[in-house]
Amino acid sequence: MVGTRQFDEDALLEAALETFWQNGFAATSMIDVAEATGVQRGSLYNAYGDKERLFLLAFERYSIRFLDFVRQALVDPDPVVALTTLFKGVVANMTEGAPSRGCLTTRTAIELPLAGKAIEARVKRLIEDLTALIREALSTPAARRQLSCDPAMAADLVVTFTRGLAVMERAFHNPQHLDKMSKQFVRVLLLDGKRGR
Amino acid sequence: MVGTRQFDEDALLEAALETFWQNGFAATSMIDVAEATGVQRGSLYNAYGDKERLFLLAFERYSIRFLDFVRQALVDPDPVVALTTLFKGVVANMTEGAPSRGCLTTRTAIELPLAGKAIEARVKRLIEDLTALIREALSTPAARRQLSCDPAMAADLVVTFTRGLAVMERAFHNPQHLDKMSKQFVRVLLLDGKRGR
DNA sequence: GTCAATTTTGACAAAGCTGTCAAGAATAGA
DNA sequence: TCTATTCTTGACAGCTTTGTCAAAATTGAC
Repeated sequence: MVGTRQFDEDALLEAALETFWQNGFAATSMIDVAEATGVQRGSLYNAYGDKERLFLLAFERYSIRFLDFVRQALVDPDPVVALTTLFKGVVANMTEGAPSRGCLTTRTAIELPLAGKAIEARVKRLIEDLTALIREALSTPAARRQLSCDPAMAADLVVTFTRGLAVMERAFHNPQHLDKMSKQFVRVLLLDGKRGR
Repeated sequence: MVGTRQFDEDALLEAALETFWQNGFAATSMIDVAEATGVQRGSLYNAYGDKERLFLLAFERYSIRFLDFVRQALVDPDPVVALTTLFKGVVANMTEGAPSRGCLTTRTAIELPLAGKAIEARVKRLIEDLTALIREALSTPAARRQLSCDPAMAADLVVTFTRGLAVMERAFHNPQHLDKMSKQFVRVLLLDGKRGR
């Protein structure tokens, strides 16, 4: 290899992800990314071709990291504990930063028709993967016993509700309220022995 | 009054609303609005000053219409019927059009930090008004008896879940699935006599 | 019919964006 | 040390956008 890349690709994608996360795909310009990373715009185009390709690479890191967290959160065999941990993490994920950065999945999903086919496919896949993980975690006998519906539907409800939380975060910036709603949602979804008596 | 306005303001705001609804605030240009309405860009600036003011007027119509529908949907004293009607309407609202236009509230909420203070305040108010209507409807004795939590929290959950539906609509364009999830959500939120035995 | 206020029109300036490109700089390998 | 390849740099073209403005057109009121 002659003419070695001058920048640290790992750091670049990290900074790019942060920028896209803060502003969304459409509202982030290559100038923004260049400033955030310290890498010239021309170099970015040389290395990645266009904004979409760069976004997809950043989103890839985000996806892997997010799903890793979800897997970890769902290890507890008690579905109430598992879902509570999951929601706590999801809320933390979207309320971190100042100003809070929100949820990149949700933001990108909303931008979807205009963001292009490749990004659409990637976002869909992330949501599907997320749903699959939750469905799996809710498919244990212990979980089935407490669930008020079948695991697949329950997983869909959880995913949909987390997307709703992301929207409410944008409007009201109130992590406590998001946590409170999450707790209640889990309680409603899982009849945890306190109901049905 | 001398020099009368040449265009029908009612029709203009209607077309502007449709355009903003289809593309969102940021992605809609004044050129788009001009083309959709047949009114020259200069006239729009003369009449409304800037894009934000025009958007707020269009959003105002949208808000009034949406809340009117919600009020109507919630008249039924049976909370299950009321919420089912509400969800059916909300899903229809976001899946209409080709391509489907999605939910303007949700889209605008996601764009929020960048859309400006005035729009932020307006969107917040709409969500609060929506929440208040649902809370009221769920505060009847009949509803309280079936609810698995207090009416205020239940209303928050409903609103948040509808926002989640809007996000899922963008990603998967599947009205049937949205309806199915809505039904299950209502069933879970309201122990309708079939649970707890 | 005339006038004065208002709207319409089309051009304009200023800014921001994406993507391209040629010239210069850097470097691994011979 | 030399060279071929790759990366970097800064300028550029082309496009889109917002908002402004002066001149022309319109029209209600007198």
